[in-house]
Amino acid sequence: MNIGEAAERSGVPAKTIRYYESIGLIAPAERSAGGYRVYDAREVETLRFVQRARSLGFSIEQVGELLALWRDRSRASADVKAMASAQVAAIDRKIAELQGMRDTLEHLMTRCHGDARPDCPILEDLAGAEAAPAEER
Amino acid sequence: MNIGEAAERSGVPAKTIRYYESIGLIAPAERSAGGYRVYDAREVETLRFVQRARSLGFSIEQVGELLALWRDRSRASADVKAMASAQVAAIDRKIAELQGMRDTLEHLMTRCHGDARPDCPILEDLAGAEAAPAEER
DNA sequence: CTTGACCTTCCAGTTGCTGGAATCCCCATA
DNA sequence: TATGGGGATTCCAGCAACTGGAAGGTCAAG
Repeated sequence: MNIGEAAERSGVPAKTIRYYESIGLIAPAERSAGGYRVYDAREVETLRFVQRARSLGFSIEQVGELLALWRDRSRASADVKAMASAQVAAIDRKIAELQGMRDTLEHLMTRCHGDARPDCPILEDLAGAEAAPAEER
Repeated sequence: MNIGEAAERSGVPAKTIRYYESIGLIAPAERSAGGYRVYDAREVETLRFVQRARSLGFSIEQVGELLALWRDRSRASADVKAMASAQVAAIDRKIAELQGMRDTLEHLMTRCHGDARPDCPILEDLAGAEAAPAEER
């Protein structure tokens, strides 16, 4: 099958498949006489693996590691689990960060009238609040 | 004051200040005889505003809008509140997405021994599952 | 044979910086 | 006055992970 069909079946856009190939995440595809990339079911499965791992937030590099583990029949499942666990921790950190932003914004919003008047504690706080661990001078 | 001090006082790195100037987020700074950028307290305040808004997850473009509202003494506080509200919604969407990833990963992890054996449902699921969100099969 | 869908490569742009090179300015000390 | 060091300047490159678009080649149908 051509790249278009592989894209459709795997859920990875054709452009992205070429990109993955160009950076070495996946092996270069076979080519037809006319120079078209040709894929089979196994490669579609790999692409689906990649797409799923990406959708779980793994970086390209991590996906590369997961692919290597996947292909290594002698890998220890603990290695995979460790990666998953680290990824959960990373996601948790991101969630916590976003939660912090969210809470701050909500707090600012409660103090803003939100009407036609110009007074706006949100802007005042953005301007006045300390940015970072700034020293007094 | 020079850019270094402005950076320290605002919490925005000197390089980032130049970058913000180059993309037009902030106005070009005055220059000294020797060509150095010169800042005063008002500009540091602006930088602090930017840095705080960025830390709340607003994009550069949104920060530009917030700056415009900040400088517009006749703005309606409702406009600001609407931006904040939209930002909260955007953050909520991201949190939900991350939560989904997290839950899926956790689920996969519970089914993996995590020992020296190669059997690993995590990899199997990554390969076999449909690209879309994780139905039971 | 032509049309149009699909494929190819390559370059550029996205977001928000950050690192580094080469050069210049400023101030203080020997 | 030379010099040394710590700023500052510009510009170029690159990070992640694609995505869009141009210019052109291929293929199957009509």
